[in-house]
Parts: sequence; C-alpha cells; structure tokens
Amino acid sequence: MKNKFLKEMSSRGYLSQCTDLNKLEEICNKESLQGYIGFDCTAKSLHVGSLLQIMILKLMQKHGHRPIILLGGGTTLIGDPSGKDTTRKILEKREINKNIKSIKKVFNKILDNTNKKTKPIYVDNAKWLTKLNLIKFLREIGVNFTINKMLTFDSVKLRLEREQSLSYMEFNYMLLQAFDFYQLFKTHKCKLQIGGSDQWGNIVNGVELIRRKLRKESFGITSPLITLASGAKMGKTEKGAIWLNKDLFSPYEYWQFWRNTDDRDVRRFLNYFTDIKTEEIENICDKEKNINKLKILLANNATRILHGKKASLKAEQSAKATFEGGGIGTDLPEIKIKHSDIISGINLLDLLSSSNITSSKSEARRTIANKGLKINNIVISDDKKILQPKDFRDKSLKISIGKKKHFLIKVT
RNA sequence: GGAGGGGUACCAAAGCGGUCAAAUGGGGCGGGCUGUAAACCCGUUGACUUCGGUCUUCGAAAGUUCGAAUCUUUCCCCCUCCA
Repeated sequence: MKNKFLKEMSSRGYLSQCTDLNKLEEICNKESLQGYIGFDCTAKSLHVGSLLQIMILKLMQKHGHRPIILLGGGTTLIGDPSGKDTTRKILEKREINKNIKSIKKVFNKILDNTNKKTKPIYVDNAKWLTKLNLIKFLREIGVNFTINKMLTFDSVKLRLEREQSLSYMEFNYMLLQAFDFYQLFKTHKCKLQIGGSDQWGNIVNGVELIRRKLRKESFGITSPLITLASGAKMGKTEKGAIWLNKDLFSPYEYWQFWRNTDDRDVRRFLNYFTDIKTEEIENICDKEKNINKLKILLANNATRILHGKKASLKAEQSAKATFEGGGIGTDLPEIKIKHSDIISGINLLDLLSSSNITSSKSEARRTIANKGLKINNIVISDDKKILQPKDFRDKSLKISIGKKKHFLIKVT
C-alpha cells in the first residue's frame, strides 16, 4: 500500500473493508478528499464506542483530507436498526437539536480547527431529509432498491431471524443513509463514507445509488467492530456508558477508564486511541515489561487527545496520589456540603445516598457490612456513623467505595 | 379476522394458592489473592428501618379467597401458524 493515509489506516487497525481499495488509493494519491462519517444523536454525548470513528477523522486531517461530520438530526428521527435488537426510543426534533449542540463540543476538542484546508465541515441531514416528499422520493430513490436485496442486509436479516419485529419506519433507514451520501456527493463533492463494520450495508447502498443516479464513483470504508478482551462491546459498561463529554464523564474518570484496560487490549488500544506512531508503539511495547506503565501511557495519551494536556496531567497526578500514595488526589469527584450541616453532625448513610455515592441507603448499608467503605482509608463498620467537624481535615474528607471509587467531601 | 403460545427482578429462566422479596445461571457490587489486569475463591444483589420488622414488586385493572406471581374476568403488548 503506497498511500500514507490508507497505510496508516491499515497499520493502526482502522481498516476492515473497502469498496475498492486500489482505486481509492489512486485517488488519495492525487487529491485531498472529503470524507464523511455519520453520527447518531440519540444522547447528549457520544461514548467511547464512537471514538474510533473520530480518531479516523483525525487521521484524515493529518494526511490532508477534510472530514465531514454528519450529525444525523434527520436519521435519528427514525433510528438505525443496525446492531440493535429492539426499536429504540424515538426522540423529538427539539431534543435531537440539543444533543447535536452538545456532541459538537467533542469534535471541536479532538479535531484540528486551525488548518483551513482540513477544517471539518458539519452537516445535519435533517436539513434535506425532513423536506423529502414521499412520492417523489419513492420514484427517484426507491426505484433503485429492491426489497429482495434489502432483506439480505444484516441489519434487517438479523432482526427477522431473531424473531424481533422491525418496523417499516426502521426498514427505510438504509435508504435515507444512502440518500445522505448521494446528497453529500452532490453538494460537497464527498467521495468517501466511513463507518463501523455494521454500516457496511448502508454504505454500499450509498455507493450504488451514486453510481446509478450520477454515474460517478464513490468509496466506502469500514472500521472493525472493537470488542474488549472480555468479549464485551466497547463503550457501554454495566455501570453506564463511557461518555466523551466532560460534563457527563470527568477527565479523571476518563483517565481511570483507560488505566483499567485489560492487559490483552493495551497494545491494540495504543494503536487505536493514541497518536503515537505505530512503530514507536511496537518499540515501547517490546521494551517495557511493566504493563502498568503502558496503561498509564495509554491513559495519558487518550485523555490528552480529548481533554487536553493539563487535564490529563492532573488526572495522572490524582491517580498517583490516590492509588500509590494512599493519600488524597485533588482531582477526585467532589461532593460539597454546607458547613452548617456538618456542625450538628451529618448521618453517613444520608450523605451517601443524597450525594448519589450509593444509589440507596440499603446499598450503603450493604457496602458497609461488606467492609467496602472507607473514610480517609479507614474501614468503617458502623452504619450509623455521624460525621462531625472533627472528622474533616482541611475541610475535606475522602470516602472510598471499594478500591477504585473515591470521592472528596468538601465543606463549603 | 381465526387458532395456539407467552409477558416474573438488570438479563435469561424456574415457580403455578400459604413455607415467595420469589430457585438457578449470567451480569453488577463488595471482600480475598494480585498489578487499579485476567483467572480463581467467598459474600452480596427491591426500598425504608429504632434491626423487632414495615412497605412496594411477578404486563394493567377488577374480582374470588383468611391468604394470589400462582385461580377468574376484562384490557394491553409480544411471538408462531392460518386467512
């Protein structure tokens, strides 16, 4: 492979399938492309499950191509059935617009906005999709698709095989996504669509539609589905999603997430989620025998890319203080309480549940009974404990649940 | 529209008049071992509690009964087959 962009795509493990790799390489060598990735706007933030796609956009910029970020305000109104067992919640446009605004913040942080040539373009497919006229759409676009073929796509097939219903609304999703690509091809000269491997069908449909309607060539690339060594999908854990937005998931928590990577995933993730050169990663991994050092490297880099150098350093120092020193990190999640509340003493159980450290008082009791709760590193066994001013040092106190969750209670 | 099967906790799945806050497995949480890893072992897993209990929960509502996840009726939803 001669093209630098595609070469790095491949060496980092971003490349799963391509509609025509040789042809695409030729074009990449000649011109700088516009390529798009579509993102779902069902939540206020994207989670790490989408991070790989964003890293790909970043890589495009590095090699002189311009990313187009399609925030699917229109398609989110329908809901992509790919990889979903059930119909998802249908959102209202107002809520989606709020989500779009919030999601954009992450792109602004990770991507480069300074280079005019590669500055990202944001588009919202609501702009064209909501204006479509059904009859016109069916005649112009719908004729190009056969049900016979649509039924063979995984997004549809799997649902049907699993005997789960698929509404007609969702069934149309792939046409809309194909239409998006067609639209971007016409308006932005966008020749490339990238997506997760579950998007293959949708992407191919777009390529085909462009060929049929415009007799022009376009390309599709998919990235592999990232799974953890444990077999779980990347992004959502039982505890909740690993959000990219700062207000939902703090830099400290984000750093911790990477720090806790499974041994078996570290090398792969360094390639996926940092901008360290591939050869360098190989080098470091071969030399460094202490895997924990590599995890810290991963955490630092991944956090820096999203939250900046300062935040990443702070998170690292906090982790060091908390885990290695047994002390108190300054960047721990903080819970503030009023001085007046503490003067008369505050019930520990009340504090734990009202601050959402535990989801209920029963859970707090259980944790205490299981020796899981520590205050300033001392195991608490009395679930009726009342916190008093003398328990605080420098107006603060550390509450730990288990070995990894730490909170700073601050008196204000 | 007709016939049948089904809806139980985070998920899967047992229970089919009292001993059911509901077996079992997975997941989660906590502890042990360790390296903030994996594997393994142990505990725990509705809420509130003065730790005696109290309250809410087995698709929804109404009923039978001293007593219902379990029986009856109506309704809602899902699946399979037929039209």
